Order: sequence, then structure tokens, then C-alpha cells
Amino acid sequence: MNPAQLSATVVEALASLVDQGTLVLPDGVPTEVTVERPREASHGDYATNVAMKLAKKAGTNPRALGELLATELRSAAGIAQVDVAGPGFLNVTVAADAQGQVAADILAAGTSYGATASLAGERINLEFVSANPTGPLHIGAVRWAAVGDALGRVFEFCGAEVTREYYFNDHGGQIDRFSRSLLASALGEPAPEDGYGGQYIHDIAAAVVAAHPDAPGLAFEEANEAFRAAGVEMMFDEIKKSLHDFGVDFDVYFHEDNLHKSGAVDRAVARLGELGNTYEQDGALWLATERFGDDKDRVIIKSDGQGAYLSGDLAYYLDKRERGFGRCFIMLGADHHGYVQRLMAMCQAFGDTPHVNLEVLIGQMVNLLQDGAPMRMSKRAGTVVTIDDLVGAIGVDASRYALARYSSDSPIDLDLGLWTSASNENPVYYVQYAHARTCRMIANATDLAMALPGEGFDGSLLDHERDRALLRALADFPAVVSSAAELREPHRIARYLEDTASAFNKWYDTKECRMLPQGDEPVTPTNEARLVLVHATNTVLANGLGLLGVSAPERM
RNA sequence: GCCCCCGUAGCUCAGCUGGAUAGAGCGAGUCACUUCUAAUGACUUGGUCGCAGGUUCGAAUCCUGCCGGGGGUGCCA
Repeated sequence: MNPAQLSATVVEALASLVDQGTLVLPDGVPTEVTVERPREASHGDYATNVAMKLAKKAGTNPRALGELLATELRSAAGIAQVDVAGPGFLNVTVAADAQGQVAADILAAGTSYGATASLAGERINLEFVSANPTGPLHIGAVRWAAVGDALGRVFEFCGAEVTREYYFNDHGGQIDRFSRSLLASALGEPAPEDGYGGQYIHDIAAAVVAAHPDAPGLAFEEANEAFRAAGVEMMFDEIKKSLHDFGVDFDVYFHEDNLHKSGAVDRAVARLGELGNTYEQDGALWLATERFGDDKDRVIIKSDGQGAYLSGDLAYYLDKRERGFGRCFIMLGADHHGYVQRLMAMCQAFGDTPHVNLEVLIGQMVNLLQDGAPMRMSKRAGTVVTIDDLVGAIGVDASRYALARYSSDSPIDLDLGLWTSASNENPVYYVQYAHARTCRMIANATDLAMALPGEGFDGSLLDHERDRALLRALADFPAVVSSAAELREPHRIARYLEDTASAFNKWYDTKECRMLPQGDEPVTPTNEARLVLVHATNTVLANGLGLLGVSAPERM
């Protein structure tokens, strides 16, 4: 019996009371009720506040409704005990066999345990990272690589069709500074005042020269263009490789230029004009975003006839919608949050619904600590901490886990020492180790020729308090996945895995819950039932780590 | 000025779609290994949930105002 099944059981009991005429619910029977794990162990396995929620509508008081419902529930399958407590909580103890059945259900579901259909039919476009190719990915962009990819995995686990997309622009001021920096390096000159520094500039400049030996000797404009074209391509290849090594691959790399060349910008501007949301003033074309909640209206075509930056985003958004994505996500760093309002206004100007067709997720900054002291970063000096620096220091698994384990609303201070330590102050090892331990136990069981009981499985044998605590944790997984998807918060998966690993370690440490027979004792059905529990734990930890893009090693 | 995020144990943070006595890890202190992998577990220590009001059966959670910290506020990209 998991929380969802208990909710359904309570709903049935309510419906039954209504049929009997002993309960009147003017708004009908709810389709589901809140089921939560009480903090206090003496309050049973689960609690529901349904009596308090419905009492007023039913014209009774919470305690009376609670007693009525408790009586009905006590005869339901899988329920061992129901108490009415406090202001009207129903505390439910699940029957041992029904509780143990959770483990067998997980085993049967296997790699799909925790998957739902809550986002079935949704076509989701996830745009993240989207850094312009002027240098290696820095630590802030890497946060989104980890969180964005994990969120994509969670959405897919909930049945959505997800396209991961990277948007970039290889023209404009940033790129110009990049190419001039390359050229300066090739000519042995100091980097331009507003240019980029760092070893990678020299490396790429040298590579460009190796491929195009005549490039530095060209006239400035031609040389600059040669370094831009070749440098951008090399830089981008490097970024893609770093991301791939990080376990993140994009389905679409979208080039801003396409929007201008294909006429998509003109079409988007025309569409907004038809909808009456643009006007001309001071020689420029403006989008009336203020009427949709923005601070002020925004220029989309500058007075020199060039599209403003926003014009590309307008066209890009429209393009995504025309490609059939009902939900477009854009993930931005906190330094871009000022852009959110105008994006939402733009969405509304197209006649769409903000926060439904378009969602912008904001991630706060990442700071790195070494030996407790912050590492100073400077683009000019080239002391940016890159994705490769991070992975080189702590590895892919720890990097992804560390970046995905915190709410995106919180700035992260990552201590490099902690994430390389091999102890339970390092959460990723704690979870991975628990998984590896289940693998060892399963291998040991195989050596003893222990079999999974299959049809003969008796869930009631898993009735120790530590068995039940572990089963409750395992049963929570689908609800955690759903909430991570709904709230767009993959960090919930990580926190859940730590709790589950802890429940498993406590169970493992309990003498009365040993899975293997001792000495020459024969294998009992209890041992086999515990093997099912270990398998179930293994499944949950592996599925959860998979959602975060972190490996689940069999031994450590 | 306006906008966004944050403020919970000594530290780092969960919890926030309202529920019962507010949690975890680290730190500090004590204990348990002829182990199913001790990369573990048990116990102790530790809180005016920034402040003040409001909403209600019930507020860390929702609303309002303040205080403190961070970020943003271009016809840049």
C-alpha cells in the first residue's frame, strides 16, 4: 500500500458513506485526498486531514466525520488500524502484507518504477546553457547543464516529449571582442582593453594559425573575420565536447542568424503588429509590453533599422510554438532575471498564456570555495572556473549531483574539498555507496542460490519497524518524482535519495533484519522477502540517480 | 525609486501547493566493528523559523508593512 493507493482507499470509503446516506457532500466526493507521513512514529504509517477538510461542507465536525470514516476504513483491504487523533487527523497503520507488497510492486515495475503519465502528450522545449561561444563554459552555465538536463529527464519520466535546445549567436559585440582577442594573440599583441584573457585564447589562436597560416597577415577586417569564423567553430566544438562528457547532449543547436535570414523576425514582428501590439515612435518600432505588465515598452526594431536583441527572442519563441511545443522553458541566470517580465509580456502579446506556454526558470549564482575561501573569478584575467575545471577537480558524478541538489532559488557555495571526500558528509557518495551495497548483497544472495520468491512472496514477513520505514521511503518515490516535475525542482530527487539511502543503511544495520542466513542456517522465506526489499531499494536508488544523470556504480 | 531571490541550529541547507512536539548533514561529546562493503549505525548537544501585524480550528509555510544580504533595472548582446 503506497500513499496513492491509500488515497484511493479513503476516497472509496467516502463514496461508500455517501451511498449509504450517512454522509452528505454537496461538492461530491473528491478524486484524491492528502496523505502524508506523520512525523511521530506513534501516529501510524500515514495520516490524512480529509475529515478536517470536509467537515464544514458536510455539516458536521472533524472528529465526528473522522470517527465515521475510521469505522468505514477499518474494514477496507490492507488497513490494519485507524485512529482519530488531535483535531481530526486519521492515523492509518497499513497491514503488514499490504505494506510489504510495495517491495514486490517495485520489483515488477523495475526501471519504470516512479514513472507516471502526468505529462503524457506534452511537448516540452527546454532551452538551457545557451552560452555564446566566446570561451569555455563557466561554472554558472554548468549549473543549468546539470539542473536543466535533470529536469528534462524528470519530465520524460512523467511521460512528456522533451527537446533540449541550445540557442547561440556567433555575431555581435561579444564575438567581436573574442575574435579581436584571438587576432591580437596571434600577432603577439596584448589583449584588447575590453577583450578576453586566459590561456584558451592563446591556444585557440594558435590552432587557427595552424589551420590558416595566412590569416594573421590579412587586412584587419579580413583577418578578424577569419579568426571569428574559425575560432567560434573551435570554441563551440570544445563546448559541445565538454557538455557531452558531462552527460548532456542537446537535440537542437539553434542559431540566432537563422531567424534573421529566414524572415522569421519579420514574420514575428508582423504578427505582433496585426495583434495591435506594436507602434512607431522616434523612428523605432516598439512592442507595447507595458500593457502586459512590463515596466515600460520595448524597442524591437531600432531607429537604424536593425533588430534589437528582443526581436530575435520574439522570433525564436514564435518559432518554437510553430514547431509544436506547447510548453517552452528558458533557463536563465539570476543576472538575467530583469528580462523575465518582458519575455512574459511578449508571450502575452502573441496571445499566449504566460507561465503556461512560456516558463522562465531563474537560477542563482554559484560560488566555488577552496579550503573555505572563495575562488575569485575574472574574465579579463582568464581565471574563470570552467566546466572542465570543475569536472577535473571532483568528477562528473559529484559535479552533477552537487549542482542539482540545491534549490535553484539558493545561491550555491561549493566546497571542492567536501565533494571529493569519501564520507557521508559527501551526499553523492552516501547515495552511491548505498546502491553499491545493495548490489553486493544481491551478489551474495546469488552465491547462496537464494531465489526471488515470486508468487510465494509474503509481504507480511517485512514487519520490523525498520522494514516498514524503508518500505515507506520506497513507496514515496513516485510522488517525489511528480512533485519534482510539477514544481520544476529536481533537487527534490536528490534530497529524497539521501533520505532513502539513510533508511536503507539503518535497516542494514539492524541485526533483526539481516538478509542472508547466518552460518549454516537454511534460507527462509523471510530471507527471501528481504532479498526482494534489497532489490526494490536497488531499483529506487538506480532510477533516482538516473534522473539526476549520476551513475549508480555496482561497487565502490 | 522600481523588480526578482534569500533570511530556519555554531556552519551548509531541507521543509514553504497551511497540519500534530520544526528536520538532515557537518561541527562538538559519547558509544558500537571475528561486518551482509564501517564510504555505516546508535545516543547527546544545539532554534524568539529576520521583526511586527493580519487571515483561521491551525502559519516556518498564505497576505501586508518594515529590517538585513545578494542580483537586476540599455534603441548592449
